[in-house]
This record gives sequence, structure tokens and C-alpha cells, in this order.
Amino acid sequence: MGGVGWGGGRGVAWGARGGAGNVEPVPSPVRVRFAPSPTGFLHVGSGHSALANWLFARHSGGEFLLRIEDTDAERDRPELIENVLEMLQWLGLQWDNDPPRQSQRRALYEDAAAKLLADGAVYPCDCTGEQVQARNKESGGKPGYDGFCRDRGLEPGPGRALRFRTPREGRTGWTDLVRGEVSFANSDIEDFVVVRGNGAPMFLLANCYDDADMGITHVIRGEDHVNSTPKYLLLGAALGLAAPEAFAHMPLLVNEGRKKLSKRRDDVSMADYRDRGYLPEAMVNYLALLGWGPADGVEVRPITEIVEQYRLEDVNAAPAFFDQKKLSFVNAEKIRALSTEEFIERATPFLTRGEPAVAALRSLAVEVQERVRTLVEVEPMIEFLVVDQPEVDEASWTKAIVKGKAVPEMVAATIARLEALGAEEWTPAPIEAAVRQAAVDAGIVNAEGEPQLSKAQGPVRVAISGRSVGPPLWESLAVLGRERTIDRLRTMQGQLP
RNA sequence: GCCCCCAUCGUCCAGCGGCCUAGGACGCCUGCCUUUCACGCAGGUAACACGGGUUCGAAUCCCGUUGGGGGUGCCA
Repeated sequence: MGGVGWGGGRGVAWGARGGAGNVEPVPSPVRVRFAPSPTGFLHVGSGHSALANWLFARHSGGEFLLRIEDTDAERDRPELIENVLEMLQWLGLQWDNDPPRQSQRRALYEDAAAKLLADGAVYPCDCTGEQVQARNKESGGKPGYDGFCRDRGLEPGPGRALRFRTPREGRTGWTDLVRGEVSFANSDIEDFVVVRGNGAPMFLLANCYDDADMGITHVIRGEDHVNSTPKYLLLGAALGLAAPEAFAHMPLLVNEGRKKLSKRRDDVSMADYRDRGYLPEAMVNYLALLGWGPADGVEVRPITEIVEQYRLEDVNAAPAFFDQKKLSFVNAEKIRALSTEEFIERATPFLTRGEPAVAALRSLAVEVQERVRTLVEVEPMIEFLVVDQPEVDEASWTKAIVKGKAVPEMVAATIARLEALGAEEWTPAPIEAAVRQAAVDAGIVNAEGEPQLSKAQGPVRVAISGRSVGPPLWESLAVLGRERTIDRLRTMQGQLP
């Protein structure tokens, strides 16, 4: 396999590079990198790749480095770098370096390009895309560069790109931790552009150069990079750089249509998930489960255990569907695993109604905590405690009032029974007893004369909260208070059909 | 078109030649618990794409077919 002859980097520390005759191989610690380009907000797919790098590094006691690949001045939005870093931080994927920016290392790439030119590894090309396309169409419609300028002996200059002189024979391959041995026939690889006509170095050059410069031992990235890997390898060899020990091309995350997740169609913004009340530990745990599973089958678990168990060799190569339903499940599990105090703390940023809402949550935290799947679901559950009069939603009204049994009787009886309670009796147990009595008063009973609470409580719940579902009723009434409860029941009484 | 990769329940993962009448998780359905909802508990639903080999024996190995994905930029 492989006709590249570029395996010198295997197991060799990068510190040894450059020194003449310095061939003492030193076992290399693992060094991986996540190299986002700031052309968009961090999305779940990049998060998946970043996580794989981080897990691999932490598992093996190596380093997780960051590098900003901002070589495309046209598309880069520098302000997005902050978003990417913020999201990684949010996810808890702490990096171990001060991330270099490729836009500030251009001179290095230019030197490398000059060396390639001097060696004849690249050649100037002045073909436009249209010209190449036209020639391809004429000669049979094969896409890709046809090598037109390969032997024209053009001098480098403005407007002339530098193309890599790809070998016509042999194969280029590598060991992929996820996919096994992968290789491409060199003849299938076109003479790709290394430096643009405007002199700007391209992704492959900067990427390959920096990986070597940073001493990256394992390149872990998405499957969409598989095809560019032989180019990376060929380029690196031409530059005399040592190759990474191995690559790992992670499965792509796909949507219901089994297409690569896209910013346009799919919910992919990491920040959006955060803002919709997903916990970072849930996101990380779920992302780890895409393409991989722990040997013992325990899916929802602390990140430390995932770090222990995670192995790239166990990662599946097939694309994985990003299932929001399962993400929600994991999120709910993580929420329930929180201490009550922590739950309150982490839900607080999602409360838009200020201190009263926080106080309301505090009073019903235990009940709310086991009922929400995301943090944004918290406020609707306690909102009735902070508004003057709850808004009744259509579905609840229909369910509890329109279709309810003996509603007017129940409301009236509840008011009467509740009013009979003394102020010191306004606690869950006496309230329950009172409502039970009210149900009996209203005739909402079963064959044995027992109150049918599931039916009886509907109107009461809607009256005080506007909704037919919510935290347990007795506790809710207790927190709402005697006055407000009776007041809302009276209001409802006036609105009954 | 060409190149590369992939192929077990709807979804995610387990299975790496016999322990598989294929296991777990999500989802969905049923029941129990129960003051709604949720939790919890007990069940159920549902898959080895197809065809050839190899082998005493294949979900597991090989080949082909089909299907899916990715790439095919002077983007990264």
C-alpha cells in the first residue's frame, strides 16, 4: 500500500525535526488539533469532530490544540472566532494552546510555496475556471484540472496560481483509525491549487504545513476531508514534512434525509441548543454516542467515564443521524441528575421574569425538575405564580372545561371548601383534603363514592395556572396562596360557559 | 460520470466464525403506579439489503449487485 515513501514521522517527536543528523526517535505523545475556519457559527457537526479530538487527547494523556484556519479573506468573519471558542468552552472542551491564526502565518506558507516552486513540485498556471471547463467539455466532460499548464514553463506572477504536480503513477494512502487502510491512485488526483493567483496560500498548504509545525500526531476530522487527504500527504512529502502517525475520519452527521447536516436546512447551531436549554454535558454525551457506543452499554454517564472508554478504533464509519429526540432524552436525564440547588442555578438564566420567577421556581423546584426536558420548559411551569392572571390556552380549556364533568359544581364546591380553610391550614395536605371533599360535593365520584381526582382537578388546575398539565396541584395551590387561588377560581366561575 | 467510504430494529449503538430463536438505548404502543403531567416499573413493536462463495458452521470472512453518503472549487 502507498507509494509515497513518507512514513518518517511515525512515532517520532517533532522536536527532532530540522536538526541535521538528528535521527534519534523519541516516542511522541499524542497531539491533536481542532482547526475550525471562522466562516460560520460552531455547529453540531464541528462539535462532533472537536469532541473526538478532545476525547482522544484526554484518553491518551495527550494535547488538544486549536488552530484558526482563516486563510480565506473573502469568507472569514473574524468575529465568529469568539463564538467558536465560546462554544468549545461551553462544551467543556478545554484546549491546551494559544490558538494560532493562519492569517498571521502567511509568510511561512509563502516560504514553503517558494521551496515547492524551486523544487519543481508546483508550477504556475493561468487557466481560468471557464477555460478548464470548456476544455473538459470538449474532451469528454471529465471534471477537474486537466494539467494544461503542467509543461508550459510559465513564470510565476500575478494572476497565476501555483498547482501541485501530482505524480501520474503509484498510490497514496494512509492508516485511518476509523476506516482502516485507505488509498487513492495518484492518477485520479488532479493538479490541485496550492497558492491562489492573488498569492494567497490555500487550505491544503496551510493545513498540512501547520500540522507538521504543531507536531500533530493524529489528524481527526470529518469524512468530508477524506478526498483531500492524499493531496495533503503528497504535499507534505514534497515539503519534506513528516506525516502524522494516523488519521481518523469521523462519520458525518446527517439529517432525516440522510444528507450531511446543513446550516440552511437543519438545526445545527451549537449556540441555539445552548439557548434552547440544553445542558453542555448532555450535548457532549449525546455527541459522543454518535458513531460510538460504550462497551458496557451505559449510554448516559459522566464525561470522565466516556474519556476512559472512548477509542477511535471503535468509531463507526457510517453516517449517523442527529436525533433531537434522543438528545432531549439525554438532556432530561442530565437535568434530573442535578442537585436541586444546581438545577435552580442553571435554570435561572432562562427565566425572563426576574426575581419573582426565581423565587417561584425555588418554591417548586423539585417538582419542576423532574418534569422538564430542557431548561426553557421551566418558566412555563412556574409562570402562573408570577403573573396577575394566567392565560388559558385553547387546548386546556377544551379539555378541562368544555369536556369536563360537573365543572360549575366543582368550581363552586372548591371555592367553598377552600374558603373554609384557615390561614394556617394552607398547606398541601389540608388543601388536598378540601379538594377531595369538593369533588364529592360536586358529585365527581366513582361507584364506591370515592372522589375522581383526575377529573375533578382539571378545572381547578386550569383556573389557577391556565394549563391542564403542570406541577402537582396541592403544592401549586399552597405556593400560590389562599387569596390568589380563590380569586382565580372566582374569575373562572364568571367565565364558565 | 469518476474517485473514496458505508450497509444489523424507524433512529443510535452491541455483535468481530459457533454463546444469536440477534442484545441495549431512544422513539412508538400496552399495562401498572398515580392528583394532571413527568418519573419509575412490567411488557410489546421492530433489523442482519440482495446474490454468490469460503467453512462442519456466517450478521460476522471474500466477491459481486443494489442502495446510501461524501468528494469532485484559485472554499475549508
